[in-house]
This record gives sequence, C-alpha cells and structure tokens, in this order.
Amino acid sequence: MARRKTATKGDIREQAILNTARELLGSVPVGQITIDMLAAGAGISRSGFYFYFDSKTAVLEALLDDVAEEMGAAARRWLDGSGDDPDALREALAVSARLWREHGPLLRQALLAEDPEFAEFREHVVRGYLNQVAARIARDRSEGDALPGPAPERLAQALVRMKFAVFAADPSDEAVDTLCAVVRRSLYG
Amino acid sequence: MARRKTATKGDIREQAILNTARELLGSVPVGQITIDMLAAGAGISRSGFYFYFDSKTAVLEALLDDVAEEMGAAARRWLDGSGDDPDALREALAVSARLWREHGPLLRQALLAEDPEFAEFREHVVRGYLNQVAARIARDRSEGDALPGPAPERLAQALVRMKFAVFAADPSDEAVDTLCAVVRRSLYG
DNA sequence: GGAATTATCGACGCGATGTCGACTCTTGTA
DNA sequence: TACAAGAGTCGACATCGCGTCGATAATTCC
Repeated sequence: MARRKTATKGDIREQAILNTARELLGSVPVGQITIDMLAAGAGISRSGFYFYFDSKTAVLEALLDDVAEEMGAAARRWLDGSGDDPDALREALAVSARLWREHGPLLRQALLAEDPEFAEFREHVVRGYLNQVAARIARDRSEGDALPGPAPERLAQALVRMKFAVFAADPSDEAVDTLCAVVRRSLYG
Repeated sequence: MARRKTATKGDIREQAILNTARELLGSVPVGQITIDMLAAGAGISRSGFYFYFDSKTAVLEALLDDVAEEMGAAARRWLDGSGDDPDALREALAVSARLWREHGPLLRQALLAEDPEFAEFREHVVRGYLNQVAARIARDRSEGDALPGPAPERLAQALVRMKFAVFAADPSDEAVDTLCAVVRRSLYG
C-alpha cells in the first residue's frame, strides 16, 4: 500500500538520527550520548533534533521497539509449542543471545533505565513476554508434561529475568547452554 | 582500640552526608538526587560537599559497601555448608530479600550504573560472590551431592544473576520460595 | 505563484556539575 | 598563650547539557 510518493526530507533525517544512534551505541556509553551528537551525526543542529524526537529517550525507545519485535519473534516457536522441546528452546535462546550481542548497550540500557516513560514501555514488553511464558508453563503442567512447583507466573518471572540478566552480562553460546539446562531442569526435572 | 579522642567535625559531616543520602534514597529517585540536596541535608553548602566526596557516585559507593557486606554475611552459612540444605538456602535468600526491600533503590542503581568506577566496584563484588557459589557447586558435585551439568561457574552465574534480577523486580517472600525451588532443582534435581 | 506546511536554526534560560581562591575555624605545640 | 598548619567552609566562576521560542528558509499543494 503506497502511502506516499517520495520519502520526505524529514523521513530521511529521522532515519539519519536513528542510524547515528545505532552507530554511537556501538562506541559510546549510552549515558554519554548527547543530543548534540545525534543531531550532528544526522547533519542538523541540536535544536533541529527536537523537530523529530522529544528526547534522547524517545530515540532509544524507537530503536528498542525494533529489537523487541525480533526478540518476540525469536521465541514464538517455543512459546507456541508444548512439552520439553530442547531444540525450540535452544533456538529461541540462541537468537536472543545474538540480539544481545548485536544490541547489547541498547538492551542493557533498556533493562535498567530510570526514565519513567521508558521504564513503563519496558515493563509493558517484559510483562507481555512473562505472560506468554507463564501460559506455556501452565499448559505443560496441565498436560502433565511439566513438574508441579511454584506458580507459573513466578517461575516464568524467575526464568525470564535470569535470561535477561545472564545475557546482559554475557550473551555467549555457553550461556545459551547453561540457560537451556536450568530452564529444562526447572520445568521438567 | 581507641583511635581518636573525639570524632572530628569532619567525621560528623561525612556521616551526615551519608545519612542524608540514605534518607533521600527512600523518597527520591536516585537519578534525581542532587549534590545540592546532599549538602543541604548535611548542613553545608554545595561546594563544601566536595571536601568530603568526589561525586554523588562516591557517596553511593560508600553506602553500597555496607550493604554488600551484609549481603555477603547473609549467604555465609549456605556458602560454607554442603549438600542440599533447604533451610540454609532459604535463610540466605530471605535475608537477601529483606536487604533488597530496605535498600532497593541503591541496589538497583548498583546493578546497572554505567559509571565506570562504580561498575568496576560492582563487578568485583559480584565476581567474588560468583566464585563462592561456584565453589559450593563444585564441592557438592565432587561429593556426589549435586547433579552433573553446566560448568559450576556458568551455573553459578545464571543462578546468582537470576537472584539479583528477581529481587530487583520483586523482593517478596514468594520470590524467595520460587528462587529456592529453581536453585534446588537446578543443583540437586 | 502564493498560502500552507514542513524543516531548520540561533539565542535564551535553566539546572547541575566541578574548580578556585579566599576566608574562618581548630588544634597542637613551642 | 600565641600562632602556624591544617581542616573546614563558602561564594563566584566556568562549563555543559537540556528544552523552548520565535524567526526564517525550504517544500509542497491548490
């Protein structure tokens, strides 16, 4: 569905800001990225930046949006399956690890940002993910595939947060193995 | 061992700053605490603050030092034991949860601060804790108490980071139960 | 080809940080 | 006890990053 004939100048600039942010995240601690840098990278003045985004945080949020989607897609297969499915689980974790490797600074920032607006967004995303995992656990339990134990929501919270925390510190393949093992043991014994 | 006759004026002020920080942490988001507030709370001018601390971060670090010590002490009993010891484990986790309830903002801040100096301190502390847990796991394994599985260091990392992440989000008694269950299942089946 | 809309900038005011030099206490000691 | 050295304190700066405003330039659309 063609929305507009040509990308407006503004669209280009907006992308330029986003791209600059992506690049900077690779080399500069997120806390030290300044609106000046973003604007300069996009070839506009600092005050011009505000035409496109309300704040630095808004930029990060836009970036995070994309990554969060990939993250969700990566887990879909395991989430939709049932019973102990090592392959699906490992694949989901492996993709997740890759995303953490590629977007570490951004995701780490997302994980702990104090900014209320940002925090709300994060909690919303995490909450959704948590619910899906909890549902998966409840399903397995009711079908007799998974062991009884802590409430599904609680267990989901522990495992999901473990995943985030471990990948934040070390998104390696070994970490994937370890998480796989802990998750399977916690759910299926 | 009496070190000094009287606490010097400076010592008192330093404590006053620390106390002010403690109080503020209970009511103001850590990111919004300003040196002004700290100084005012201690009854000195903003520039006077710098006589005692190099920065806001230095104050937080001093506070964290204390809490970290309590945290370590809380885990000692379980760390020094061996085999599946639900009581010791639960007690360690329960005390930990209490500390998170009491010092949540500070600990959360510590968990994610970007400040390089602070981050180094944190990693040092976490690293030490990780090693102790890894040693505990290795010991249990070699004595045949714990199941084989991922390398002790890896497993320790996953479990410890899970603990931090879960308590950061929710240091409740239910969380203690859940963590207890996951840890025991991961180690002893 | 001119009115609306879109894009851009410089200048301003704000709040926080950190530094400096000067001033005032305190304290030990000659 | 006087007084020098050090401890403690402060106000005045200089700096930086943020966000806003009003003016202006570029573009699009009728």
